[in-house]
This record gives sequence, C-alpha cells and structure tokens, in this order.
Amino acid sequence: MSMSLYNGCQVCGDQSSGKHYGVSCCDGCSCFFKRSVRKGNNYACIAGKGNCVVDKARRNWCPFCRFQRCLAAGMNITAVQEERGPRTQHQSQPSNSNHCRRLLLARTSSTPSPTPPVAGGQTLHFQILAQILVTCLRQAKLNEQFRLLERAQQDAILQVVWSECFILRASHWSLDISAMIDTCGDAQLKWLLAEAQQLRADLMELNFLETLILCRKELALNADYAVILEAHSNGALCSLARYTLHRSHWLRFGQLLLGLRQLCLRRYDCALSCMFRNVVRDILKTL
Amino acid sequence: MSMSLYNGCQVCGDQSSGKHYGVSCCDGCSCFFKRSVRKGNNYACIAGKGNCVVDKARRNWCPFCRFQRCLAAGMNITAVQEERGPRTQHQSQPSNSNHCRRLLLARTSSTPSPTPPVAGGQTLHFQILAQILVTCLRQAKLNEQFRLLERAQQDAILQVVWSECFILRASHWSLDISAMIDTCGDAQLKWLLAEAQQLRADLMELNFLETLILCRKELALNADYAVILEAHSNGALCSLARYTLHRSHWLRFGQLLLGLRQLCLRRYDCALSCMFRNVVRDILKTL
DNA sequence: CCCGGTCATAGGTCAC
DNA sequence: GTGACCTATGACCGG
Ligand SMILES: [Zn+2]
Ligand SMILES: [Zn+2]
Ligand SMILES: [Zn+2]
Ligand SMILES: [Zn+2]
Repeated sequence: MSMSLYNGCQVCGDQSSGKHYGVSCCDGCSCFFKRSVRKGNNYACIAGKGNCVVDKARRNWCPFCRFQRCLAAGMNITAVQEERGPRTQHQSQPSNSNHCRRLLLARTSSTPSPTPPVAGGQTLHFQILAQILVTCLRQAKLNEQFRLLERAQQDAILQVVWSECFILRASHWSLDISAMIDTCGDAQLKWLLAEAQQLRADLMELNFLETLILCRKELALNADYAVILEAHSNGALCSLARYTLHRSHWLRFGQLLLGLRQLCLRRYDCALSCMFRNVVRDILKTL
Repeated sequence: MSMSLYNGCQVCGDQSSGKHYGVSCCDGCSCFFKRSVRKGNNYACIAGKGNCVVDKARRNWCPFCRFQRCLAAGMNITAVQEERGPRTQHQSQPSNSNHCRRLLLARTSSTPSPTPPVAGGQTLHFQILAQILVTCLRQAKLNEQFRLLERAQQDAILQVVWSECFILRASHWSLDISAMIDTCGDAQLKWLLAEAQQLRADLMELNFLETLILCRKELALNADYAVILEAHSNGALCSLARYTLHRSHWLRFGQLLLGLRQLCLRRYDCALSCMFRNVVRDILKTL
C-alpha cells in the first residue's frame, strides 16, 4: 500500500518517476497531462459514463477518464507552463529566465559580483526594470496594512499580484520608461502603463489602491487571514471613499476602482511576465 | 545483404519503415502482426505444409506462414498493446475547435438537426455550458447601453469579455452547474463562480455590473467610441452608486466594483477558456 | 528535482 | 483484410 503511494503513479499505478505538477506520477501521465492542458483537454468519455478503468494497461483507452484521474489526483493545471519554441541553439534569446536570474542574483546579492560579461541595451534595460520591480515590492512590504501580515502570507500574495504593484507604481515613476519597454518589445505593457497614468492618482489614492491590490481575501492562506484581509480591504475602501468624496466626486471613487481591473496582465506571454515571473520568488527571498 | 538487414522488412523483404515490435519491418507486416495477435491468430496454412513463400508479392497468400515468419524474425507478442478507444475526432484538420464548432452549429442552427452521433458525458455538459454561454451573450446584446453600439464594436468587446459575462450571469443561474464543471475538470472555474456568488448581487446590480464589463473604453475601436464607452461606464457607475447607497451602504458599492476584478480569468488554459475561446467568434456570428 | 522538448514507435483510419 | 499515412505516447535528455 505504502509502496504504491510513494513509488506508484497516483493516476495509473505504473512506476512513478517523481512529482509532476504536484503529484507523484509516471512519465506517461505527466506528459499526457501537459499535452492535454496545452491542447485544450477536448475529450469525451469513450464509454460515455466517465468511469473507465485507468491502470497501466488501459490508461490509453479513454483520455477523458485519464484526465479526470489526473485532476482527481490533484495535478495542478496552472503548473503547466506556456509552450516554448523548439529547442534552438542557445545564446539566441537573452530574455531567457536563467539569464535574467543570473543578472538578478548578481544585482541583489550582497556579495560584490564581478561585472557581468554580457552587455547590451536589453540587459541594461532589464536591470533597470528589475530595480523598479524590487523597489515596488519593497514599498509593498512597507504598506501600512500589508506589513502586519506574516511573511508566508505576504509572499503568497506578492507572487500573484507583483505585476499589478509594478504597473501601479511604475506609472508614477518620473523616469520615462517607455523607451526601455520598447526595447523589450512589449506593446501591451506600454499600453497598461499609459492606462494607469490616465488614472492620475495622487500619492494618497495610490496607497489606498495598493492596499486593495495587496489585501485580496481570495489569496488568503486560511480562513482567519480571509477575515483579516477583508477587513483591511474594507478599511481601504472606506479611506479611499472619504478621501475622494472630500476632494472631488464619488464618480472618481468608482473610476479608480474600475481602474484596478486594468492592472491585471491579460496574457502571460507579455514581456514583463516572461522576464520576471520566474524570478519573483528569488527577489522575494532577498527582501 | 546489409541493405536487406537495415532497410528491408525482415519478414517479407519490402521496404522497412523502422522497427516494430522489436524487428525492422514494413508497415504491412507490422499492422498484420498487431491484428493477428489481437484477434487470436487462428490461421491455418493454405497449402497445408507450412512452408509458403513470404515475399512482397506473395505475403498475403498465406496468413499462417506470414505470421510464422513474423515470429521467426523475433517479433515480440507482448509489445502489442491493449486496444485504445476510437478517436473521437478525425477529418483532415483535427483542430480541437472543430468538434466544438460542429456541436455548436448543430445546436444554434435554426434548422432542425439530426441527433448528434457523438455521445458522452462531456459532450452533454459542453452543450449545456455552450447554451449558457449563448444565453449570456444574447443577454449582453440586449444590455441597455451596449445594444446602442454598432455590431463590429460589440463583437470586438465580446471577444474579450465573454468569459466575464459568462461567470457573472452563470453565478446567478438557479441550476447548479458545479457538477458539470467537475466533469469538465476545472477547479478554477468552480472557484470563480463561488466567488461571484458571494457578491450576492441582485438583478439590478447585476445589470449595472454587466454594463461596466461591456463598456470598457480600452476596448474601443476608435477615439469616438472611447468617449461613448466611457460615458456609458460613468452612467452605470452613477446608477449603481445611487442604487446601492439607497438600499445599503456605499461600502457595498466599492465591494461590488472590486468584485469585477475576480471575474477575469487569470489563465488561458482553464477549462472554460479552452472550451470556448476558439468558438466565441462563431457564436457571435449566429447572434 | 522537476520543468521543458524530442523522436522512435506505439496507436488508429479509411480508400482500396 | 490490407497498408499508406497520420496522430499519440512515453522513455529519455538538457537546463
Ligand atoms: Zn501513470
Ligand atoms: Zn471514459
Ligand atoms: Zn513486410
Ligand atoms: Zn502457408
């Protein structure tokens, strides 16, 4: 029993080759899950009942039921990454996450590192963007409500909302970063920043919006935190409402809240996401 | 000699297409071996002597002797796998959306269509979810502000926000669709619906929120539409504010607006997105 | 260790 | 029943 639990594929019972997408399973089921998620899982049960046997010999009989077993075993759809291009001769893509990671570690490490051998406009711009990101995350950690949370909860939230914090804060940067975004080749990011700038939020409003981004109760690690986060969120709503009603019209209150929608990155393949999604965890460790 | 060994079928001498069941052989002998093993190999020698010639021209004369040659060449019976289920989609272009497209067209066509030959739990649930989606899109097109836009602008917007409309409306569906979402295997979608239900928006609020989803000025086709959409959006904000302030507290106004954030699908590979993103355009054509 | 991609070789299909 | 032709699978390897 314990053998099958620890050495067996949780989907089909074949020999496991380690954890894949959060579940101990075999190469076949791992690969099948990846392909299914990428291609859209457009299966129908062969038998029509959704209860086909899924074992080593019969796992290929019904892809639908096999995929159901994958999900039942707890395999995580979000752990399947975007399809990468065909494996080409390396060195052609400097925006590779490993390259970024090395640059970042060199930058955030406390030990003095030798000057990076790689040079070029993109590397420089990446470093500047990374510095802005680090600054944004530091500011988030200083947020009046957010700072009260324990670190594990903070990190869990920031790993989701880091890009929203980035865009919100970066839209206030005095430095015009359009040029370096152009170099990174991301029209969407540029557009997001322009939209955020149109909100013309002042510093007070900015802080309230940041709290609303950081204190989303859906990202709570447990029920207690859900209550705490909702209280923080409601508090920020109250403060923002008072502030905007006092200075202008409550229509502005609504417009600012609607503006939060636009901070979400719609696609994972925009340059910002590609550059940083794999290194945010590393940055958080250094803060 | 070496030619026949490396490029020739070890059974009949025809051109080999690679190794099959452990032996370099042609497609014909490979397929013949598979069928023979699956069906039990109950042949008898035509000539009765078991020494018929097996070459490219005469390999179909005596199945018994052909199978003997397969075994003599070393083909491995245990390498023949369990039969797999029939492939649900064939045709020349098995793009995953073709199946959905056919189902949809059958469903939305005004002409009475014969009962679809394909059956299965997922197919049924797909049809129900598709019906809900079609209904949501129809309702969107009846929206008091949105209906005033020209069709091209409507379609451009709906191609982006269809999933938000779906989740908002579906969260109000009396039918419990959790079960069929389970079958489609999407925990995220289920969670999004649960979150939307927690908003407990009434029908009036729902309509205002829908307008805010449908009239996003970022999706304007040109500058004129941007002005129009913003005006609609501001109008909906005013109406919603008045309505909520009258019935409860303006905190509720803020909470409803924050709730709009959650309707965005965070990933493109959730089941809802996978199922429908390629067919939304087709649905829109039929409305 | 666990992502990714690769490709030899399983599978099924359908005109013949 | 056959086999030319296609897709799907999973053992294997790089990062
Ligand atoms: Zn398995
Ligand atoms: Zn099945
Ligand atoms: Zn042959
Ligand atoms: Zn014979």
